[in-house]
Amino acid sequence: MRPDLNLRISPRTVQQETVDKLRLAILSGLFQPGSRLIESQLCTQLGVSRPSLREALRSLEAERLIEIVPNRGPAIPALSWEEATAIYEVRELVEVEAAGRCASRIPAEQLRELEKSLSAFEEAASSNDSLAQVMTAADFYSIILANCGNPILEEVHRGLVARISFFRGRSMSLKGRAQSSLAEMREIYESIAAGDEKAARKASKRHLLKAKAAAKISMDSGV
Amino acid sequence: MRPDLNLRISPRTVQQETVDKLRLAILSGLFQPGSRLIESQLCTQLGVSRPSLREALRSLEAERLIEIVPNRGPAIPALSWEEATAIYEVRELVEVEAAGRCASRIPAEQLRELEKSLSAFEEAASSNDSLAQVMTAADFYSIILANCGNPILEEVHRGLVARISFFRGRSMSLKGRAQSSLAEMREIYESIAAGDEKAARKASKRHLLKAKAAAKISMDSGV
DNA sequence: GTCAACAGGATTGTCTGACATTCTTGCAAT
DNA sequence: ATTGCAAGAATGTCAGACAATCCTGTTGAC
Repeated sequence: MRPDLNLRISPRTVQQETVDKLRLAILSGLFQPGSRLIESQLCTQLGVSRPSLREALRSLEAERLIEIVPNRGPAIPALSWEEATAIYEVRELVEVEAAGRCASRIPAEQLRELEKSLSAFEEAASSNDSLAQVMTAADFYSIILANCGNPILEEVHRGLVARISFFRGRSMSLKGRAQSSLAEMREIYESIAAGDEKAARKASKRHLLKAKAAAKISMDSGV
Repeated sequence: MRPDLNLRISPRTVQQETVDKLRLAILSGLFQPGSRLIESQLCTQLGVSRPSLREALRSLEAERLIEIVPNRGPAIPALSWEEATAIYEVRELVEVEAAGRCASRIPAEQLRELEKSLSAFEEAASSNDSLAQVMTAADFYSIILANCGNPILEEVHRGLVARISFFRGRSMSLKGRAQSSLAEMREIYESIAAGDEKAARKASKRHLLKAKAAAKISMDSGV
């Protein structure tokens, strides 16, 4: 009897791919906030039928990446600064906790991954590619959240970050923001590497406060 | 120019009602964990077509109230104790924060509502109606979360609590649990009424730890 | 008797097409 | 310029269909 390797590769359905494509499109800022999404257009663009598309839209609605108003259809929500602030606050709560937990339990091999992702961000930070900056920074957090020992914390964090992804690109392109971000992230990394839970929390908190401030500035100046 | 009264009463669609009915059915424990949901059955029971039902299911899937495995369809997830623990931990993080914030900002009128809901729980606690106990206790938390000044915190909390609703009924029916729960909740109330943020956090934390312990006991003994 | 292959039924994934309801927009009339 | 209306566009919902996949009970082989 061969060991029951639970390798049942769950077949990717059209549904999942549709959701993924749409999510990616939204997160990468393809649609303007407030703009409406037309079902028939999306159907032809994505090559799926309307029922399938609507299933995908419901998933994204539950993730709060789109809003569906009855009889008006799906649209990209325009985040107010108040909502964004509320999200940043909860994100701080979650991320600080995760950083602290991570400091006392990350395995050595994952720590190396964290260092790598920090290097990747360093490289991106010295360029002007703000998309690369956002992506590599997201990698950095992901590793921390993945090693905090609590998958729910990770899940909640992912949901929150997705909803403010719109700001992140803008704030990262503020002059000097990437460099100071790098310094803050390095602090977080050093604390985690040292296994210093308290320091990790502090560093994480500092970083979040600055990121929030940068987001506010970029919002006030832009649009 | 008259003030823009945003009174557009959004019409309730069949979709929303379907989701609500299903969610209620799940939360009230109508389905056994692990049991599968048959689309065609649900369609006839709810009186909706399959495309509509599937939209509703996607919403619930995103809320993690059901799982949809490709080619196997929707099912009620069977929560492992590890997952439940993870959820309780994040819930503690969120609820403690909310209680603390609430203590320093709840308006007098809402405080009275909180007191009322505490009385309601007191009455339920002295009965043997564990459903009423769970419901009134949920009211109590809801008021706290609604007055913590951060709607996102409230949203996250609701999502977490929904996922462990299965345990709550069971643990509340443990002998003596309702009464000690009452004492803990009264402590929380007193702290909030006194505007003592620190005490509110502590009381909330104590309550959560005990609730978690009760859930564990009921899980080990039950099933 | 136990285990493996198989056939049939059940269920899901997805599509097409349709129609009533509701929103939007442009035009006409005052 | 504002109001009212009508045509068009878009959504909400349904019915029905069919292939792909899963589950189950039966048959057959050892």
